Amino acid sequence: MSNQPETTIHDIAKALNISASTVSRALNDNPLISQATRNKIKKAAAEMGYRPNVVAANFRTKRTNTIGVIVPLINRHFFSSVISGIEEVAYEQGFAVSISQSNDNFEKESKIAHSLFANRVDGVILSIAMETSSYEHLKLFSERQIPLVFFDRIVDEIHAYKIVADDFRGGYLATRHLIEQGRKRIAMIGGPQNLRIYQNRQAGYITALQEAGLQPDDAFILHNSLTRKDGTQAIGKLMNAAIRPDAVFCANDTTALSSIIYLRENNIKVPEEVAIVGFSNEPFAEVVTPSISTIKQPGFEMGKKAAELLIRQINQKETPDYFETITMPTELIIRDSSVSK
Amino acid sequence: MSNQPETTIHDIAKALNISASTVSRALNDNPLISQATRNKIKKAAAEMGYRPNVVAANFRTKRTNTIGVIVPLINRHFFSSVISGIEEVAYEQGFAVSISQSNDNFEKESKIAHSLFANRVDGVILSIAMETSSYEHLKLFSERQIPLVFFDRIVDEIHAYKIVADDFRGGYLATRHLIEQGRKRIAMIGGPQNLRIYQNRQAGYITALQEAGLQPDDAFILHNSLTRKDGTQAIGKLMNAAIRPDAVFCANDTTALSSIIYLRENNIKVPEEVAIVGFSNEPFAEVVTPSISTIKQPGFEMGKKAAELLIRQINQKETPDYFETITMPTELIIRDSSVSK
DNA sequence: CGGGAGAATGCAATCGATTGCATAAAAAGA
DNA sequence: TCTTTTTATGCAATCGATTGCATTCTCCCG
Repeated sequence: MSNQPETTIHDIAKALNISASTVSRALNDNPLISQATRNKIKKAAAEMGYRPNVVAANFRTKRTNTIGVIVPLINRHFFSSVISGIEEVAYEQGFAVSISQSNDNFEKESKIAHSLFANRVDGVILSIAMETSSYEHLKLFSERQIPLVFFDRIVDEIHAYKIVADDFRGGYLATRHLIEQGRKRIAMIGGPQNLRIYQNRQAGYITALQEAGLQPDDAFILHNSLTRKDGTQAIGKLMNAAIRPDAVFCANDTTALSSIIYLRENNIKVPEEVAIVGFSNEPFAEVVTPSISTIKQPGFEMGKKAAELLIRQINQKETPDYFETITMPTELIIRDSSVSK
Repeated sequence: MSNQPETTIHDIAKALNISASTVSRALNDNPLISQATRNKIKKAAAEMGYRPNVVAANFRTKRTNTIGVIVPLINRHFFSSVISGIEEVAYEQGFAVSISQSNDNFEKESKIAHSLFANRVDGVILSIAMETSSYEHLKLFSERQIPLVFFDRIVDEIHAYKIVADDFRGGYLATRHLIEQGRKRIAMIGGPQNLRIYQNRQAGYITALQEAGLQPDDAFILHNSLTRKDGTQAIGKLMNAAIRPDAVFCANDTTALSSIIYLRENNIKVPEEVAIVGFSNEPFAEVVTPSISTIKQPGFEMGKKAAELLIRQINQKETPDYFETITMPTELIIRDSSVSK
């Protein structure tokens, strides 16, 4: 346990008989320092095994070059794509990325927010938890002018850039596709209506129905948290009703999957008797039997965009007075669960 | 942009006409400070909107109460389970968790390691990238006595606690199961042999064969990086050989999936003609048709264990002179891809 | 050769919280 | 009432890097 003290710029300064400020500047490639001195210092630093104490520098400069990311669940394909997009841009620009998951739990989200704030991240990108409906914990950031970018599950009440997929159009495309397949009784398994994304998916669904002259029917619209279990329950309810749907638009792929499994177990043919469309294009959607028609969201691009907007704000160091909400296109992917051969 | 200066303990001290040290101690619930003063200070702190500057404290104390986690890919079910286990324990013990993914890329892993080191995380839990075969970047931590715990993809060369699933037994169980199904020509799609986990899975496979009096055959053992594409290629190669296998043990579920899809497309019946077993129990394994028999690893428990061991080392602040490698049990899950009805 | 511009370097304060040690205040004991 | 303990609080240094300003050194030009 020879806790050898770390080499500091002062040690280097002493060794070379110069001042610490010169060392600091040289290591940061400050042009004020002559090339010769810079080289000499860097060489000495390397030889002495110098490792900059970033914490000290962060403390002094009040910057950490770190972006905090909060997502509900890191193992959802959509979220991990967004994260990859964020990382792509962030690393390029010299920022580290610290990822956390809220597990869709408000308290955890709040704890994470406090922790990121306490650690003085330069900015935060987040998609809020399903449970979240109070935004006190996010005021932390706005109070101290720490830029925030929302994506997917955004918050209307807070002034910030927002990146969303075109959920309305997604819902619309999915439903119109089912209509085009000749379906008349199209049900929907929707998500919590406090989240705008689910409102929008549903609005798209309703618009498509109306456009086709079909009457939206409340008995055909269910809401839950879109887990596997919720999905099973919902499809069960739909299929045990007096009037059965001949198609179901599910607000995520998980419930689409539940539905398919339930229908298979109950010997109801997909898509012949009931057609299914999901949302998100999770990897499993492609590989289950029948493969699931779904809506693809440009996760990677959304992540890149979010990171770009955030970093721009961090660098210009002043709050824009106008924040856009950027909508990125969604796309219908047609697979076997919705098309009778 | 009223960049109001933050409230510091000095502001509180001035306001209450006491010293900053007292404020600091009070806020940390140091029993040296009387209960009355403590209350008074906390009240003032709350009123003044005081937010501790954790960066300053970290700088001073040389602790960050943060654990770094490096995994190859966050959206693999196994890894995200491990992360959840780590988080469970870490949050309970007052540590924040900073997650990063290497994308199985050596350079990125190295960058992340440097970044975590620079930010002075108190400890690191990691599973190395497939590409990684040099461990210079990890010496950073051992040099400065920053505890490290490996899991899953471990490194023999480095002295540290290691948590692994019983890969040998997993490979053994999978293979024995196939033998019990009457298969005689059992092939294996294995992973990079620089990683011990894949060596062990293969060793289990070979042992099971030998135990049953079957001769392992090099033509039946393929190695690759276990991606979707690799899997397709491998199964193609196996099926186009003069002697076809009647079963394939895949070192992960991804290649098991590729195999199933390839076989389906080529009208080869699974499991009747070729039985398949995968590894890891990814969520999709359960839902594809046929569902994939696989080996389940206790990811959540591994994460908890890793975090416990790491935090213990962080707290006792001295390197143990003996590091165990902890092996956690794996379990065979039998599904449709390996059992003819 | 003196003066001055420009380049290179140094000085010293600073960021905010922590902590060993000194001191003051209060309580206990004589 | 005066020591001696015990309990509370304050002083001041410290962590390591950064940075505004001052100073020194070069070099060029008139």
